[in-house]
Amino acid sequence: MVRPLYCDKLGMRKGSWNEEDDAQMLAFVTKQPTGNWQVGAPRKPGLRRCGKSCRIRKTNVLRNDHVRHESFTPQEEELIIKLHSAIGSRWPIIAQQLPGRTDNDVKNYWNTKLKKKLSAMGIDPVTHRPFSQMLADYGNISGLTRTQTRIGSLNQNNNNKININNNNNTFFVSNQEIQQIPETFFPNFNNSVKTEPPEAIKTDSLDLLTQLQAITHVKDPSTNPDLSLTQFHVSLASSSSSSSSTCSGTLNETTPQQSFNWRDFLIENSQDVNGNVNDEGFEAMGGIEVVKDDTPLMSCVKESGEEGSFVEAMLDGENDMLLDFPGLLGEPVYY
DNA sequence: AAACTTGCCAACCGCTCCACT
DNA sequence: TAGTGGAGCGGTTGGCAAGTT
Repeated sequence: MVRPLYCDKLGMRKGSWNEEDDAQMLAFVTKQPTGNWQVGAPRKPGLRRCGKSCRIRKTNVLRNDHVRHESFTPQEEELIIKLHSAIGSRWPIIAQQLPGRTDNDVKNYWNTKLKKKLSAMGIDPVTHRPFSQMLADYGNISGLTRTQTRIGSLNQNNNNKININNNNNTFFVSNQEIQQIPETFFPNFNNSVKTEPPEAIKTDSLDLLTQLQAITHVKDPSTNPDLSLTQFHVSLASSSSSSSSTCSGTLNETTPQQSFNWRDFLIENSQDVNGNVNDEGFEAMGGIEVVKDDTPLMSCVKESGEEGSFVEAMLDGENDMLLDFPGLLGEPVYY
């Protein structure tokens, strides 16, 4: 079935609106009791805009409460990031929390500024997780198919280690950077973007109640301490001369587990099927340290040895992926 | 001063959902 | 119950203005 192009029927006009268009639209086009937009060439020849175009114009630009055209405030930025972290790109819901802003406003601001800002901070704007952890995730995913050979490879060839924590390395994620950049951008940020939303609201199919809970929490974390997004920091170990290759330290057992997904991640990914500690992921990261209120709760550093560059590690990772999926090496397939 | 780049934002496109028949 | 069409949404595009070279 071939769908008609957007407003491409009956000679409908497209493109920018002028004041005359707005005046005609507001004068002759209203939302009918049925909910439909009664507009179009047969009803108002002078205007020649389709109903959908009118609806978008009215909801995005001519809304009665759409009066704010000044820049987003740091508080608004923070709220958008937190809500996006909690409920994803549900712009209408996010915009409801920002009086005077439309979903299009928020979406545009996110796409043009906030995504770049988060990326510059070393945070993936889609998952709100540090790129460094995503690298570790990749290492774990890649290792699922042939963990033993991967570990062996890593142990035999130190160049395969991703060297993130070396102070001489230019890779953007360092202990200093990841701790300081959020405060540089958002003085009141309290590091929430370093953590994941609680499991209770981290789901692909959030119902309305859950979304409201997420919004309520994000706007006022004190109302629900059990759902805190901001209790922990996860920082990269800064020492490149550490000699331990096993995880050590003490986890605060009084902390609600629900509030700390990083810990779940670290624990889950440090054990093999038999429950034994497997520090491969941490080695790949170059070491991880979990800190709360400047108190180390858990640290994990890698063995000393020859350091490789981040680019080399990425290339080695690509080689690993090609070994896992040999089909990628073949000739292109045309259908 | 002209060409080029960048950022902003309104508008468009295509999809899913849902109400209605 | 299936078909139809409008509403709503997320992602993307394109035009314009400001800034830079």
